[in-house]
Amino acid sequence: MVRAPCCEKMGLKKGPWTLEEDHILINFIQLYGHGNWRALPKQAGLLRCGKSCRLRWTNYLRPDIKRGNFSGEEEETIIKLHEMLGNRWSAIAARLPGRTDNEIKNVWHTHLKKRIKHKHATPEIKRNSIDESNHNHQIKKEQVIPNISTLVIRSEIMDHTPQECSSDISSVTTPDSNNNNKNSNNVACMEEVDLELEGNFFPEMDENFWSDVLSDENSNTVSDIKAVSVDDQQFSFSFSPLTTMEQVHGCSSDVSDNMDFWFNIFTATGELLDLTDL
DNA sequence: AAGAAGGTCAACCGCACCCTC
DNA sequence: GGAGGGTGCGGTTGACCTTCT
Repeated sequence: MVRAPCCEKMGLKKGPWTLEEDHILINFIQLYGHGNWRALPKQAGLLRCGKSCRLRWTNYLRPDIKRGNFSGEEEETIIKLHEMLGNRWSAIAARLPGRTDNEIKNVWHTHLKKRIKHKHATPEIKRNSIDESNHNHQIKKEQVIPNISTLVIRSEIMDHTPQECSSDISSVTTPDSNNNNKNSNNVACMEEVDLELEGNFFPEMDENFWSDVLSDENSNTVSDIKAVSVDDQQFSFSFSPLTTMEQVHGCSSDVSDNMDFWFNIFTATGELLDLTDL
């Protein structure tokens, strides 16, 4: 079935909103709320479709909208969040109070994308050179994870031996490696992985944050978060299903992807990690 | 001064997801 | 289980503005 376009109905106005229409919409929502967008324009006496009303309200008329130019801090936040979340504008907007997904999307396409492109073309950025070379498999724990004291990966079933999984990440230890070896010949059968980090560097994150970041379908990092817990000293999560060990931490055999994974995690702490200083 | 080119941003479109019946 | 409605999301458009030539 193909649904008819919502504005196909004759007589519905399109295009820029007038001041009068804005006032009608604001007054109506202040009085009655916006329980049903589809019914709202008729009830309010607007010749607009519900979608148009919702967009106008959420993007411009809401009282908590912050107008004006983006600050440098906001722009940096967008860049970092975009690196983590991709084009998930609504998720990015959720972390920028007063800004809308549409506004952020526009800023990205008109300013930030170009800035990033220009920045990445600059040779002195170490992260880029690492990503591009993809040969440095000797990244040290202190370089990628400055404050981490212990990183433990436990896996119940895996399709690689723990030695294989950790061999390219010098910071990973696998205390249960003996137990895991029993399934080392079982291809693509990993059911669950627990990843536990110890350290005092997750001060501002909650469960929702990790769900958003780690369940990103486009990241190829992890999928289907099963459990997340965060406290002052420790962060842990588990997820499944996974077909290969590589997906656990963004290609254990690929240093550049590991960099991306850790970069994503540490840029989320509120104290944005500048990899150029590593 | 005028036209072209590029930039900006509000708004629309279509798809996907969720919920209800 | 699936049809249909409501809503949210991301991509795209196009009108307007600014800068360039």
